[in-house]
Amino acid sequence: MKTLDATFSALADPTRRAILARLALGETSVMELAKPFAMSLPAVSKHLKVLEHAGLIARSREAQWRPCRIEPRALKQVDDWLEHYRRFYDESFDRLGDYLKKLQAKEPGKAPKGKAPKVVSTAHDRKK
Amino acid sequence: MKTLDATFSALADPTRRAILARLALGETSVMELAKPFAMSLPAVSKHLKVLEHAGLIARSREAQWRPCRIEPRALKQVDDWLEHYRRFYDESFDRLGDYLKKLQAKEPGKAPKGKAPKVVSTAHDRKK
DNA sequence: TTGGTATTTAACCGAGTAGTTATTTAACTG
DNA sequence: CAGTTAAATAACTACTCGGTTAAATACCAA
Repeated sequence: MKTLDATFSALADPTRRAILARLALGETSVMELAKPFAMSLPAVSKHLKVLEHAGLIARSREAQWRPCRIEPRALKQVDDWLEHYRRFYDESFDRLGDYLKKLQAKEPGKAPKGKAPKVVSTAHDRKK
Repeated sequence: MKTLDATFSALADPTRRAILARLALGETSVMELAKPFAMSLPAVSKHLKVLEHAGLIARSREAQWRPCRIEPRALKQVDDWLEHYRRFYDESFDRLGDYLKKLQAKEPGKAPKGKAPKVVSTAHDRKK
């Protein structure tokens, strides 16, 4: 997918991730975003353009300011991509104990007694 | 963090993501990994080096083959980073209905009756 | 040792990236 | 209007990246 290229590429730069971290606290202007960095304003402006192009932020207009805010779409896409690999690092995957606990939690009184079938994935549990 | 730079940068290339997708099916050789791509073997070898440097894969030795496999560490780091932004795109955040459902699921019979306090984050629920 | 297979390294090229300074656009303000 | 502030664009430079081909390395097998 084309957008994933742009998104991962945008996230590869520490300045841009720092900008996102700041925006997680709330919408703000370019000046404000630039303050923590030892670089020119045009440089920050470029970073913002990269983030915007990747769908990670959106910009509006307010007098001479261009407040930026986080745009969730691209982040969601990254999370969806990660979904396919979660079983490799998430401890709650492929472990019978956790699986049974989850079953019990969701359907009290329905926990299986015998041997459970091999659990391939339980990732979708997260979403609701 | 230095490693996040390398990891996001590595993931920004579609060839490298395709390689990871193949490795999700199981350990395999460089030849095998290179087959689907219309590029030279050295090019694939370079991609593998990038993935290895980013901590996304690990390589072993078996006769003249160098089988590659997924290394979960870096993927986990990406997931941990995403954690801070999940509330922006995950529907199960900041919504009373889902929160109550979760509470009910985890502690049957303990669901609150009155107005619930503002839910700031429920992300940690995922991990167990 | 000679040869075959798998993989990496070296040297190079064209395109893209992250930064700079200087200039320009856009909007408010007196 | 002129002046000020916020931000984007232009033009440039140094460096990185993804690919190439040709050569080198590592291991097995006869």
